[in-house]
Amino acid sequence: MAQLRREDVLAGALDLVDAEGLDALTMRKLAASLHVQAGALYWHFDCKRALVDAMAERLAAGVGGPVATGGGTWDEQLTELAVRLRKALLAHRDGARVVTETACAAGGANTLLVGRTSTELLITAGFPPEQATWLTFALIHYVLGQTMGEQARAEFAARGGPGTAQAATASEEEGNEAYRRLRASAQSADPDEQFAYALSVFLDGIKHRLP
Amino acid sequence: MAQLRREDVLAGALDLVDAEGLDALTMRKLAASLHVQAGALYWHFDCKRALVDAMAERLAAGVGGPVATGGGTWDEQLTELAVRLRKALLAHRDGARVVTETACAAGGANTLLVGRTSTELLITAGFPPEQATWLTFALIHYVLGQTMGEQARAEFAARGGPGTAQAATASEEEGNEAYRRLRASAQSADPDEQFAYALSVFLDGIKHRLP
DNA sequence: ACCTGAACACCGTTCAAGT
DNA sequence: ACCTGAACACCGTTCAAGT
Repeated sequence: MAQLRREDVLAGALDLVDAEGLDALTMRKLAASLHVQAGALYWHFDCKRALVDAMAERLAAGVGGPVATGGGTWDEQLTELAVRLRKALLAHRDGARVVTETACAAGGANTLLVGRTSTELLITAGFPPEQATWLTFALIHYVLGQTMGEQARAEFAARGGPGTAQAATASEEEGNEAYRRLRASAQSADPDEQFAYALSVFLDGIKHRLP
Repeated sequence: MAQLRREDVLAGALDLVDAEGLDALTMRKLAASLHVQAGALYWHFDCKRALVDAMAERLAAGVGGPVATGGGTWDEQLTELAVRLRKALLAHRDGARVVTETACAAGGANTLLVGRTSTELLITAGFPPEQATWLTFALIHYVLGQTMGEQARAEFAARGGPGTAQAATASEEEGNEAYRRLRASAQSADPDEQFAYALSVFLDGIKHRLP
């Protein structure tokens, strides 16, 4: 076995998360999968957090790149950007959680680039810089939240989590049960369709607000 | 010291999170703060996850309640609902994380009620049930994401996290640095204003999509 | 019914010492 | 430069035994 490169650690971490989920990502398990002792990983990464940050950067690679392939309008390009981000998050198990944990506070070059590209599109469209960044944040947070919820449901289904707190009073529970069914049926629909719909609604709002 | 009630454990957990953040919430620390052994907590809660679920339920209490206080229009009521949710999340440190970890997959009676109320408002407004639930999800995910980002930044500032992955090439870093400044200045503005703006834009989109 | 004491099977991280 | 071995200071969870 050749010497371990930082690159190999990153790839091993992604593989482990894909195979067992983010909660199973452990420095010790990762080390074992790379046939190395746990301490060895700290030569390549300062701490676990730095490793997860690097994973987020890897996931976001390319997403913020140029969008003007077909010379579409700015709102088509913004839609394309959101769809690319979502696709990137879905490419790996728990991908949205990986990016959210890191991007909300710090954010590396690739995750920053996504926000930057969106903001530039909105400024070009005519928004003041401040509003452009606000709408960018809203858009990215929506994509992250929606996709995280989707993946969380997948994890929940895969494992079968513990019960849901406790029961409420009978009357409340009755109405909520009806809503639960409605929600479940709505979610059995194509998640991509759901995402595309809400995204287009938000973009409609942005278009109508254009100064 | 009287006997420990489930209620006391919940209150102690909320206090601990407020004082030290969600990452510091540990069954052992919580037990110590209640002057009890760690194992004792498992009499009141099946596992840590169940405790956090109960915390989320507590945070969401009342948010989904009736909104028609002033007889406003449906979109005013929906705005009020979103504002109430946000306020509830901000009432406790890491509140958005607490609710997100639990609500994305399972969801207790109170968290369900928020979605139910929103969906009913949109159905009353004229949306088909399926679209009403989709827009509800989008709205809630936006509120959760935006607030979580805000609180994550607060945590980051309070502690000073580890560095941001690694440097990119000089040209990339230059443009991103400019964006980073823009973003920072936009975020130094009032978060409530930022939230209200993006929320009204999304609601504009919803109004224009009304069948 | 409610809690203690003590254990089990893990964690992330550090660091001398090896090669 | 890169890794091992072994430790340190923690975790969540379980469970006999006490009261």
